[in-house]
Amino acid sequence: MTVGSSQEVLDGLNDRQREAVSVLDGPVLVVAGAGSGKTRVLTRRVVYLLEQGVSPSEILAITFTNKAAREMAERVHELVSVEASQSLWISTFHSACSRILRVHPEIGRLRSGFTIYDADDARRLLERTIRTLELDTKRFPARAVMAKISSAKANLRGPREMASDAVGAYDRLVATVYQAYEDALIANNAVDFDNLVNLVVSGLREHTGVREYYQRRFRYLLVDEYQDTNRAQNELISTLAEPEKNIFVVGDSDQSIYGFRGADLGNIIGFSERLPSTRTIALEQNYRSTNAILELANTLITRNALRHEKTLWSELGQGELPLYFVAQDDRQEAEFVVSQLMALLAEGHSLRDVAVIYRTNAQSRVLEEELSKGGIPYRVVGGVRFYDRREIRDILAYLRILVNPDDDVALSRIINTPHRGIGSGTQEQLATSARTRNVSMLHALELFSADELGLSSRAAKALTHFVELVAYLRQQVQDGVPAPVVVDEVISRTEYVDLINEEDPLTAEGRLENLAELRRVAAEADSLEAFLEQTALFSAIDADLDQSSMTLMTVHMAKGLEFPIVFVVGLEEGIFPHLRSLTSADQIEEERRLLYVAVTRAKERLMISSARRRSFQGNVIYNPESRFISELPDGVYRRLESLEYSPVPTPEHRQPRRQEPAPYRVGDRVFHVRYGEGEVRAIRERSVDREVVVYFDAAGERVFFGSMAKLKLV
DNA sequence: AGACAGCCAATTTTT
DNA sequence: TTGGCTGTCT
Repeated sequence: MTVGSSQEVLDGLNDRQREAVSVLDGPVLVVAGAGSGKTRVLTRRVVYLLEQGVSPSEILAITFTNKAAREMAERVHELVSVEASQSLWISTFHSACSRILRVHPEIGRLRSGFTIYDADDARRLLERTIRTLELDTKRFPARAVMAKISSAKANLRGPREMASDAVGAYDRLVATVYQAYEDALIANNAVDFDNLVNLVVSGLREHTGVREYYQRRFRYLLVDEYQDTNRAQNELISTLAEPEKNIFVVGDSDQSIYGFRGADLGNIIGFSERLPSTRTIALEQNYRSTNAILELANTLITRNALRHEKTLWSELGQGELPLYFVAQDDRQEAEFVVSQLMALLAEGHSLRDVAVIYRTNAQSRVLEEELSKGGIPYRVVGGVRFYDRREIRDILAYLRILVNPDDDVALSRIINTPHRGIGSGTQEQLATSARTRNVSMLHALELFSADELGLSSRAAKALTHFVELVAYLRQQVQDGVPAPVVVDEVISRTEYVDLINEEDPLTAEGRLENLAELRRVAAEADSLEAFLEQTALFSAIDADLDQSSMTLMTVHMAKGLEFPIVFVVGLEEGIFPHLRSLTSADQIEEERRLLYVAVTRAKERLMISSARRRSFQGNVIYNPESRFISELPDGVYRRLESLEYSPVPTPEHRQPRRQEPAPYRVGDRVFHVRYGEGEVRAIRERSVDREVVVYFDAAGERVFFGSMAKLKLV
């Protein structure tokens, strides 16, 4: 094996990290504070195990995100031979389970070629199930019912358990829906994300041979972000680790922010009690933030009862005291961000050093408006994801039906896309007939005549064309035509390009580019099946972080990232903590952890803010300051009362901007790179800067900050 | 089949 | 304020 000496593997690690890397056997819990180098520990440990003679095929390292898996794999690959890295399993829970189910689909009552449904597919299937049971979709909204089902699944409770737990008629009905939904998944030869894990858990329980095989195979388990595991996931790794208990988990109770999705803090908190021989190692040295930031974080989180006690410290100096600004309203809060930003830019910071973090997506709007005014480039993380785009989902649905003809969800998506005269009535009739015959919709069309299915002759004609199209495409796949070519075939045979062009010429170009991108991804896959697997499990395409723009995102999206400068906005009761979390102590603790995660993203400068008044769901609301602020002692932050007292900009920075006369007047014609030509409608002097209102010929009215707007007189 | 008004609900979302 | 869905009209 081409690995360095043990010496090298432990190089540059602190004592605790070194200990964590080199404990060989038995259960290990690494309590890894924010920024304490846990990824490093995890990768080094994999290498260390290999050096100690553990075979690469005996190691299973599990993460939650593809990104984390990829990072870990890349770092391991740098240190070990190609052969070794190829037989290592470094993957997400879902990929690992999918891999197991592809080999043993029968343990999950599946057949080969099964489809993985993402949240949207699953919701569609559930909604159809609810309608089939003739329940009112108002009283049983798919979203809410799915939340209940998903939470049951996270806790390994099946429909029967849900029914026996049910207190009222409503919950009993939900249990009925749950059962019907599970049946529908099997009928569609499909799994949702939850079932990827749960079917492996139940499959291993029921099939001793398969269980023992994987238990023997995976002698060393490593789990990242252990605090985010739910019961099902925990059961999976416990089962696999059962014989030898070489289970190494890394996590931080204070960063558990997915409780609402079923993550069970009890997994990490109770780990050493369940496995009494556990060696617990706490990583408290932080390599990211200054101590001023860590002190705020530390004091904040000590209020939580449910946690592993620890105190972060760093060698990065005291640093500047976090700043807290109380704005009059959400707009002024956004102005605060912009004005601080300008000062920071003047100090020589780059926009990519800066992130604005908020609790809910809706909060980005005002920020975006103010940033646009100032002509400040930004990107919002977590918008519509690549594989969520309609054109992408449509083409993928065509591909899915070729691999899994039982996939009614995919079929329903494309049967009338593009329009081919198969309306909702026809689809309804087809679905019903197929159901009574216990076959999928596509099979129904292939096996029975239009008469038998109760379809009109006009509908039958349109359907025949559709079935022929699918048959043609399927023949292509059987002939071994490569995935990107199949993609081309789908696009050309369906005249999808025309559909895009007709629908909205303005967005057509971008959507066509998306299809081209899809084709490129397909070209990299080994097979059509592999391509579909990848699209199902790897939903996001990495955003380009090196762009020179600042970042806006929710706390959840920010987890695992770091920025020199961080703004956390909206520190008000009802926003952060969120209104919906005010009811229970557990939820408040989770909100507090959210803020903890947010502030520990900051390396050098932390700015937090609240607004006395803000618009919220179309109304103006007045919220008291967040309890998380009130809980903090005065010493850990500096309170800023008004924008005028902005501490960072020196008078030289501020004065010229305010005194300089505006280079244009109301009525002048101006040019902007993005919006073209327009007329200046108003110039308003404001506290921080002046606002310039321009009415663009093409883009309508826009408001800019005078000092930042790149407007040229024409 | 498609367009449009009216109604309702509204965290967070690694896979 | 926004978006999604439903029902009605053309």
